[in-house]
Amino acid sequence: MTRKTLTIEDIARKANVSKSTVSRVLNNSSPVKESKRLAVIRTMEQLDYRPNAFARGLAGGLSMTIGIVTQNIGSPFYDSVTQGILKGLAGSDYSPIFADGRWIPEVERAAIKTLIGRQVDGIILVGGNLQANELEEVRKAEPTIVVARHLEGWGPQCIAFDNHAAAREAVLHLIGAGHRSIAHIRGIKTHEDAIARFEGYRAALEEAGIPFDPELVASGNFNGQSGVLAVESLIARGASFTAIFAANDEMAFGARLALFRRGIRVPDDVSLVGFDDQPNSLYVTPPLTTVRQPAVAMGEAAAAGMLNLLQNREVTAIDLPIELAIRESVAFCR
Amino acid sequence: MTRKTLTIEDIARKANVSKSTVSRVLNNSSPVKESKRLAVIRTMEQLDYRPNAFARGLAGGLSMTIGIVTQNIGSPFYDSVTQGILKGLAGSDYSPIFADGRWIPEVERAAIKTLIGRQVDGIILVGGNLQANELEEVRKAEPTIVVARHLEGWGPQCIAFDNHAAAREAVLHLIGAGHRSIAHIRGIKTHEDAIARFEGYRAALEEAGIPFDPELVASGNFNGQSGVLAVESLIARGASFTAIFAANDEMAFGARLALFRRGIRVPDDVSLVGFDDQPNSLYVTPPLTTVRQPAVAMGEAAAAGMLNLLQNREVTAIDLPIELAIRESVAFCR
DNA sequence: CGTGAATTTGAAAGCGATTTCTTTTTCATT
DNA sequence: AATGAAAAAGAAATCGCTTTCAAATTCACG
Repeated sequence: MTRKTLTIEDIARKANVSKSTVSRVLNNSSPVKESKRLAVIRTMEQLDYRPNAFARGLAGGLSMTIGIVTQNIGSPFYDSVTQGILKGLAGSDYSPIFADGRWIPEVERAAIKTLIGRQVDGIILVGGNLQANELEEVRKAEPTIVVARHLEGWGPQCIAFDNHAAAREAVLHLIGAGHRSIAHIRGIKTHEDAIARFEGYRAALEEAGIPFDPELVASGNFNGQSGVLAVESLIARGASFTAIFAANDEMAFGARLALFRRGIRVPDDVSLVGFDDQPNSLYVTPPLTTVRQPAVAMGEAAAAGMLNLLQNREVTAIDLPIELAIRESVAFCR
Repeated sequence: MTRKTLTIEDIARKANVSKSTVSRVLNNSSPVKESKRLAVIRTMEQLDYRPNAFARGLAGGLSMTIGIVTQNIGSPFYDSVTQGILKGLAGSDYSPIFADGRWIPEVERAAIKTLIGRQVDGIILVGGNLQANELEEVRKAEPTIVVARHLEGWGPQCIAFDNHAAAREAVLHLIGAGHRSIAHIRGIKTHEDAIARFEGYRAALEEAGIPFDPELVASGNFNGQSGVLAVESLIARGASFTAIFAANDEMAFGARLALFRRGIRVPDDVSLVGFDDQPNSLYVTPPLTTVRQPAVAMGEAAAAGMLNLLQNREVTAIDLPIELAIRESVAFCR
């Protein structure tokens, strides 16, 4: 460790001013005579000085850090949201710091505490399943934004997609194409998004006067393999359907593969609709009709909202329109 | 801001000991009588005390933070590597902090400086294109690990995949299936991985005594759309081929779509091989034969290596075997 | 019991900034 | 030129924790 740390004192000495003055030009906190300011700036550049963020944080109270609590690294949708946050923060002076909650309340709680210990100036929660009242505490202590999860009463501090309405829309699209036997591949049973999408599916059926048939619902867990299995089980139980609505794209891909294996054509024999519009859905064959969930934009909105919160600016609600990416995996029912 | 910060002093007072003692039980830095230790621990729990990480960092020198320099958030491969790092760090007491380089040397340099200013205890670079000598500087100043990029002389501090050999292997597989007219969809021209894969492709051809035909090489930029375009241009120029080796899976997906549009069957008419083995390649139709690049494992290895570095432990080299995920997108050449 | 060594504890000095409070300069104005 | 107000610069306190160093306990053994 030969790294002799360059401190504000070194700069001050070399520029013939006091620490205070250096600090002032560093933060633009109060006027400094132009000549000195220049001298300081030049010295800093010359010595390639980087102020110690810890010392600043300790003294000033601001860490210029934003904590991000993720839940399941590896899921395309949540990853995209996270990427959006990173993107949205990229221009600012804030650095993102991560802690993973793994969808386990215990772990999520610890993650939040770690971040608070690190003096983050704000916290962005990506999904998660901590109780609402618990989050209320966090929100009280720290500027907080929740994204990809619906929370009552959070207003613009919660950026969520209307899963129920979107699922309904998707199924209505299928119904509009003449389908009446529509199977559904559910997501994780306890996951609120999965529940909302399932309810949306039922709502659409009901609206169209199609009786709900539990035999047409297969359970999955949001990943590709479970989509394969779902279709297998649907077929095994002798269900007959002309369309499938999967609770996310990954399961739709799995379903598509299972159909392919059976020689069932998409969309000629069975139509398929997914949910998320992850980048790949444009390139599968046939390109997948799916609910466009603007994951990256949601993340960016969360970042922007946080930046606003931190400057006591108004946080404006963002509109997340429900939109179907209509492609080629849906055909009219013969 | 009513959040009255709880300090070590509060704990000390309440537990009837000195700050020093509290610090000692906090860090286990020197023995403390059991009765006091318990009293301190209880008080900390009772008050839900979180030590201020900044103060610790300032005083102790260690930030317990690891800086991660990413390059292009949004690319499945690099994202997987990043996820691996996050995973590998999850158990430890270190928190990951991010800065994005966007493949722009200027920005990457700034990202590294930001991280150093934040007193990170180590830096993990995911890809990147800063000059080797510049990185050497970083490595001198800070424990550094580079992943997903080959750097001469870095030994186990560099976790990279042999792109050349893997590409060669992939093309040899195609040749083994009887193909002699093998097209290649390149990645970004200046990207060293793209170059290595292209060279590997050429090497395989040469080995098999197949003359290299520049007409069979189409350029792409690693994303899906460019795969579509590449196939279009190949066809437009009247190239004839029975197989395609794409420099990554995304382009392979795009190529597969373009072929689908033209009614060209995979693998019956044209065989297809990708590179990366991203999760989705298992669920496209037909499942894609591709080079298995253990992205997540590479990230985990980087994290593990960093943790070792930080404890002055031996950093063991990790073996990244070249392996083909053989699936159904390749058929024997008729 | 007494004594020196070993073990625990506490007091105080930093760590590298920010910020308040003075002191010194600078500048109008009379 | 003299004077007071405004502006700029510096000194010193502070942020919350670690760590060195010295003081206080505890302990073992003669």
